[in-house]
Amino acid sequence: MLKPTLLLLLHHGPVHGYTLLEQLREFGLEEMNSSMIYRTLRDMEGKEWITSTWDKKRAQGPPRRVYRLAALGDEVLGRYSRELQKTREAVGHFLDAYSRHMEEGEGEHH
Amino acid sequence: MLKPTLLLLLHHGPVHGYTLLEQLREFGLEEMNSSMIYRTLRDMEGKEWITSTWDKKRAQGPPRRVYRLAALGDEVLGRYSRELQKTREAVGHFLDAYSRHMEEGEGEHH
DNA sequence: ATGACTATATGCTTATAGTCACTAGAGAAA
DNA sequence: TTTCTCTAGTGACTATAAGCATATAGTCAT
Repeated sequence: MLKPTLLLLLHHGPVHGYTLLEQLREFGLEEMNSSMIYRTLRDMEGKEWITSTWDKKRAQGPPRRVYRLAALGDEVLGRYSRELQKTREAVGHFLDAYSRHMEEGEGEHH
Repeated sequence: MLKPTLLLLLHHGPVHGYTLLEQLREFGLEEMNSSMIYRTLRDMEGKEWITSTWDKKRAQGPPRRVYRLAALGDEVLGRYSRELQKTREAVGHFLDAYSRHMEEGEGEHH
């Protein structure tokens, strides 16, 4: 979920890595630690899904990078969402089969 | 999805590996090739989620193993299903956020 | 100057999933 | 007899995700 979510957040507009880290938390990906985020961003930049520039404005802390979605990343985001729709169906299929089976009084295995 | 699905199929009763392979196809996991199934079964047996015995009855082909769900596997199946409920929610959350954002006339990224 | 907080990043390791190629046994069909 | 089909496996490899520790560097308040 990390890459798709980062791409979706970047679709809203350019942001800093640290901000993404916070937004991921709000989004529900709470266990994410910073090492993963920065590595993934570097990785996605290598694939030209996103671009980054240094933020001119001084703020508290070291120079910050601003990440932007690139055209390719926009496309990949679409692919991810279609892929995740299939995932949702597959998981739903499993879960339905599971509860259907369990409700048939088949709670005990053989 | 492979391990949870195998466990669910085994919850219906003991079966041969080859039968599982076919049932997986019906279940939607069509891309699975035999090497994965047998390796995974061996793996789950090592963890004592399942047990296996040789089928006495002769049939076409080499001796067949019959796999059975063990008590531990039954428990693990329950865990998987709870985990997959969370997965479904997470994916749903992403997909909702995605379509909500795209419908706001925000189709173009910045 | 020190410590707290913000911010970016690398190195090492493990787990998991999956691919591709290959071996091989045994009955059925040609 | 040869070949086909069903059935069970192994070995080597690749990709991806994730976890954990650690380094670095700037700004602000005390």
